[in-house]
Amino acid sequence: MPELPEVETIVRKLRDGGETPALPGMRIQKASIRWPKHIGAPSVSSFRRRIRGRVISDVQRRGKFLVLPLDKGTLLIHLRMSGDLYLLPSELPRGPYEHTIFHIKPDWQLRFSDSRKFGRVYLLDNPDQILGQLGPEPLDPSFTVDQFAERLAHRRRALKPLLLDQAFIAGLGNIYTDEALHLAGIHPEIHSDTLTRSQVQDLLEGIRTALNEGLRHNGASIDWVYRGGNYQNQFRVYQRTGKPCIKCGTPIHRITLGQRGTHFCPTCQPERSS
DNA sequence: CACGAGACCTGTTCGC
DNA sequence: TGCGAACAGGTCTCGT
Repeated sequence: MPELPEVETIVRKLRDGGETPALPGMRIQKASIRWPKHIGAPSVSSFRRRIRGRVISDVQRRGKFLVLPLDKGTLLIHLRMSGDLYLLPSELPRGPYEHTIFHIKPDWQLRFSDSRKFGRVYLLDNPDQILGQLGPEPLDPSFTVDQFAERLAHRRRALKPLLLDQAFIAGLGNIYTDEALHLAGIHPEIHSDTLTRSQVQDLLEGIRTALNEGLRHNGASIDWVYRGGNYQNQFRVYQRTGKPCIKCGTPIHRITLGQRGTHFCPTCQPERSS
């Protein structure tokens, strides 16, 4: 479930609280780790030792990473394909996929559920070591069309895989990339260095529209994994293979691009302009 | 540098 | 009904 809007939704819930207490200010007593590969760094034993007693000072997001600055060090959590992160009362039984659990204060637990076990947790003195490799935040107002055009022009790749590259731009995943390209009316195989200025502008607007729509609906919940958001009911192309394009009625196509299912409207997103 | 294939894992859905 | 194949929101590594 984790692209930018889903991660941001989780961040806001944990940071601000509501049904559960807000996370900032809470102290981690210890971590239970039943799937050691969840810990990307440092070693599991060192992680266990260093996480004890840390106070969470904030909950933030960078790209698809949850960023939890502590009184000493920073916790980074990446949900990858099937991860979810939530606060539950300690007395509730542990779910089958809650492989990593942070014991908080007296009776709360921050649980990292991850059926596919692709997720990763890092405890770092310098989080920039990882976050520094990420591209710009698409929703950051200081990221301009000019800058985007510049980055696109310096690459020579099909747009779809390029937009999925977190070092190129951070936070987009398979859903929002397909939705953004449809909003922009651009074919996913168009190469980044051939876009016109107006297409670059359309693309950035498409990206921002898709992400903001996702945020407004608290993210997308597909299949069995993530519950909460509603954006899946607004999809224009994603997982709508064969169904009519909501703009022109043409059946949506599905191809594989960069090993990812890619959905688009062959009419609204022509392979070559003119 | 770009690209494809294979890994990493588990669960659900599809096709015969 | 049963069983294997295909597919899934992500990313890394290796070979060409």
